[in-house]
Amino acid sequence: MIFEEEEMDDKDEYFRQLYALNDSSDEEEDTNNAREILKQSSRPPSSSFSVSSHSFSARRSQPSKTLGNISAIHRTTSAPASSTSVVRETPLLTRKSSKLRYDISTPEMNQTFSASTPPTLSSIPAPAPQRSVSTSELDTGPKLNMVPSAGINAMLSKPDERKKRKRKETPVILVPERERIFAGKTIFFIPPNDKHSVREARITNAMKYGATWTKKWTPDITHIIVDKEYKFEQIMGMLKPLMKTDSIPQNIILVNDKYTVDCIRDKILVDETQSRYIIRRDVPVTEEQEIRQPAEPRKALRIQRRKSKKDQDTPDDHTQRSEASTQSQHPQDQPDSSPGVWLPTTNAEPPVIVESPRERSPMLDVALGEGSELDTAIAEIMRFGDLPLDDDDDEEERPSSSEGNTDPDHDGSSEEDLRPRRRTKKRKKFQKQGDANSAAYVCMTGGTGITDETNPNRHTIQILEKMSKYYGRMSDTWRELSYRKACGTLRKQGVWICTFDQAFELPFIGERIATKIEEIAITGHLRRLDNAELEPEDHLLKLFLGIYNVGPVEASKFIRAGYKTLDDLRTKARLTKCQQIGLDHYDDFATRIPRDQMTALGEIVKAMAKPIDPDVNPIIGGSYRRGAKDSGDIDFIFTKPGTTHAHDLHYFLSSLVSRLTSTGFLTCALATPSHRRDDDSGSKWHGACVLPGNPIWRRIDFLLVPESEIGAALIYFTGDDIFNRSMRLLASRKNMRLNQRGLYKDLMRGPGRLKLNEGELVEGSDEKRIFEILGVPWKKPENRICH
DNA sequence: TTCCAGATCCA
DNA sequence: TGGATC
DNA sequence: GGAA
Ligand SMILES: O=c1ccn([C@H]2C[C@H](O)[C@@H](COP(=O)(O)OP(=O)(O)OP(=O)(O)O)O2)c(=O)[nH]1
Ligand SMILES: [Mg+2]
Repeated sequence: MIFEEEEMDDKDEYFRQLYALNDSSDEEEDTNNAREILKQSSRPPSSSFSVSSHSFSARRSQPSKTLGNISAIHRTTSAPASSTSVVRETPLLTRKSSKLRYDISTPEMNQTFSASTPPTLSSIPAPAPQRSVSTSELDTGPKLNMVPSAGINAMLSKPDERKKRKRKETPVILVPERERIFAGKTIFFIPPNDKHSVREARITNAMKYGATWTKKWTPDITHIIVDKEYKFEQIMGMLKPLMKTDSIPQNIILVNDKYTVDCIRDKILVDETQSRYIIRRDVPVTEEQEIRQPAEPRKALRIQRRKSKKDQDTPDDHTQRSEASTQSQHPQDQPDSSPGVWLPTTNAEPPVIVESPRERSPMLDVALGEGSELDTAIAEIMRFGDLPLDDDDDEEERPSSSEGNTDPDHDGSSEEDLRPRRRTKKRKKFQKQGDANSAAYVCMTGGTGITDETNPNRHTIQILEKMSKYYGRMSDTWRELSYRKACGTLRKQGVWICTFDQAFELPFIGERIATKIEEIAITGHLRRLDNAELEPEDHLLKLFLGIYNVGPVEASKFIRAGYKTLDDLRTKARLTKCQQIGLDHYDDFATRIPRDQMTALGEIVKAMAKPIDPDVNPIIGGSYRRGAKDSGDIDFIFTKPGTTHAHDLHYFLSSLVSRLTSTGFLTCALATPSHRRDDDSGSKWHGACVLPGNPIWRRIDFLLVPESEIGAALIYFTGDDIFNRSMRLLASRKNMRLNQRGLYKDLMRGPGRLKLNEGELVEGSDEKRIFEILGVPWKKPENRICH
């Protein structure tokens, strides 16, 4: 136990250092999916790049998102997200600390579209104070052997007569008591003076809302608010002498200046763990930087590696370029530009050693290959040393890994450390696979809806979910899927997964995600995500993707068109009918439906259905059937004994819809059954409805199901989607096919597993029998929550 | 290395 | 046919 | 990104 803690401390320290010097170097790779799509894109490159044409075994197309050009999204236009009318609330946060002493506060997921304060002026205090003597306490701190300019003394403004007077003239007037969100909070501002007019406003504002402002380092400090131009390293350099410890006590909230702005705007203490409040760590290349170290070897290495990889990627890049150029003749869309956004950061980022330089040096030595006297602790650190790098080198795809990359020994050795573990695991997961199936199918083990608060992995899950959604936004289908699956297995765990090995053993968690889980456990957040969500266009993507019927492709078009707000779309963009409705009810559709309202909606529909045809049986499916506390929409199945075709229920549907519409319950139709000749498939109705007395529009789905297909339909409409896909994949492994109408056998698949044969229907009407035939133990709907 | 569920509806 | 959605 |  003790040992564990020590180890954790090491890792903690390791991560701190890593953060300090590695920081934002994360680069984003082109998305997997995008590449796959591009590769298989049959469209010949418009601009003669013969390279890209070489043999790609024609793949079955995927949820194909032929995203125009990813690089366009990545390219930073540095257009600040302007304020929008949409502001999602940031809920009150509850802060708890784990036994690990790391903050694992777990705020609700939320998006915040906000106008960031645009104080353009930034005054970094002048290096030389007129008077070095200042407050006793500050003075007594251990001297930093850093350039004095970084010292806090330099910042303490000598009270200026005029200013003093001025401040007196404007005494702080407190807001009404119950609005004092900062009541009881003691805030230490950096720089610790109010010389700057913007900061002064910020400070007085905070005080209006109940804050206590301290210029000295006192034990009762609850918040440190840092001007945005200060980097983490600088701050640590300033604070260490004051704190007399190497790290900031975890009960102190360290955030940038956006924090107070948002708090005051939202009249609430916002979740301080959001990435927008994190103090940036890349160190600007300014003169005042101290002891420049020789280029940190690992870093240099990474850059090299990256370059080599990029070279290898060229085919892809070409493809991408040509793809891009087909869309728009912008020559500046060189594929290089996207990595280029990142590389300079890495390059420019000086390998500053902020935390006490003395302690750092051994590590440097080691990194340099000079076996200095390393104690085991450092050795331990080194063991993990390359992991995260390995982690963010990512850059999936094929070519690099295989052959002897130019990568020097360093990298090789580090991977050496990793490999044994991986082998172990692979064997493990492998070995069971003997005949049929393993834990590889979530449908076998089922999922749990430990709808936490109590789940020990709550925080980790939240972050991984964000990762998944981020990749979703990037149209990286498969990573999105992987992270979702990982969340599913994590959710089932009864214990706090905090180490690599622990995580690595679990299904759907591999090397990369295990590493990230450990990072989250230790540091409380993920650099990858912090950086990713910082991309300016990510906010816009998030915003536009929130519109019903707007997906990644449309959203990027909007962005490329230069739209910044929903109002831009309203006035300028060309939208489909559904999108228009989605836009008009952006907030409505984003609002979840509490279970009791679901029930109420259900009653209304059932009551209306009965007089039309008492034999029709309405069933609420979707997340409601899985027992969810709230749902994103309401899903109905209508079935009737004796029916064999969805068509048999059309009369019912049209009657139902027209009646519900005339009562005002249904407010619009978004998609209606298409009775395509010959095929009687047309079976679903999508629209919106309202609960009487409640203005919020709700999404509503109807599915017409003949009795003969009710089993399969129930499985389908009960979900969740991950569960469904798992079942279907399992079926396909058994040469069967599962869809919303039934389970089919003797399916033949051709090259690329193309469906040659419809297969023979085995079962469609009995939900449980379908499970049986597939060899899946029955799962109650509540246990089909796998995401 | 290859695959990752399978289908409906609309423009 | 591609895009979005279930 | 994970499994086979
Ligand atoms: O990609 C998908 C999406 C959904 N479904 C099935 C499972 C799901 O349960 C059902 C209803 O879809 P919906 O989008 O309503 O999901 P939900 O499970 O009901 O969740 P929510 O609470 O968001 O409505 O359709 C799939 O098979 N594949
Ligand atoms: Mg639903």
